[in-house]
Amino acid sequence: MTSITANPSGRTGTLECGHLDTVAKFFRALGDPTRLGLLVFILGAERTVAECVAHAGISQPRVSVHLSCLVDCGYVVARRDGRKLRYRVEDPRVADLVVAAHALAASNTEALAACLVIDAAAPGGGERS
Amino acid sequence: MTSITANPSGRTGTLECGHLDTVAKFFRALGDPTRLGLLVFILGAERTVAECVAHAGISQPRVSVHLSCLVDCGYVVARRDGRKLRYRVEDPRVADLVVAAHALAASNTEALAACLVIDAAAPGGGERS
DNA sequence: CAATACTATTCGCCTATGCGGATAGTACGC
DNA sequence: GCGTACTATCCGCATAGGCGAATAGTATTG
Repeated sequence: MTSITANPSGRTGTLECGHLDTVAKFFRALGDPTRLGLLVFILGAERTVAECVAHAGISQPRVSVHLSCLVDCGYVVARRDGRKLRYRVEDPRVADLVVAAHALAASNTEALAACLVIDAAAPGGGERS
Repeated sequence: MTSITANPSGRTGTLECGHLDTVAKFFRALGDPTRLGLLVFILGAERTVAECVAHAGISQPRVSVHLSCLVDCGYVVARRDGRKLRYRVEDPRVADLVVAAHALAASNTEALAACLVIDAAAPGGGERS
């Protein structure tokens, strides 16, 4: 029984083996700079896809895919407003998670940069010409 | 100025654009089921590489790489004990982060499973024959 | 219902990165 | 200093998944 006990919010958390894949997938969603950037952008305020496209600087289809991913993973929710879809973060724990990760990462920036197992550059390559 | 304000621990966190890559990389480290499993394993108690190998069920060289990654990212620290190296988690915030993510992921397991942008299966393929 | 404005899907391409297997260090015990 | 136990690095391979471009929906307005 793999279980860790920590009480950041007064509860005891238990990590079962079966959930490992799911949680890893969850983390993976934020492992892409573009998606993380979008999430933070949406954390700031409710945004339409068009606004996200302008912010992210990549093609609209790509942004659409990233937003779908964030929705599926439960980070954001979509709401139709006239012709537009507006995305926003509902669960306050999302902001907490991002802030917590940022704080941890900040206290270890140098070593992180040295980690070669994971490339700091945007994953997925692309950038054809 | 991309900044989010959340006070999980009474502090205000600010995410600057320049840190996006770093934080994404940080998340990415936990985006692999094997690494996440190892981290949780080490969260339970201080472990040697050999123990981790037995736990992870993959080759020792692979485990070694994963552990280096976790060290670089600041999740765990290594300590030499005779011939062995013992890895452990020092920063309590690591457990908090993992527990928080687990809680969030748990409340959205179904949708997560439906997310096709990120494959739930172990990333990196391998599994040659 | 037709036109239009937004958003989502499909496709081929390319890189990051996980895996095993072979090999190279490294630190202790003797 | 040599052998041994532990751990880390190098290699080629295979796949996840990011990207742009083209295309296909889907609501809303008239």
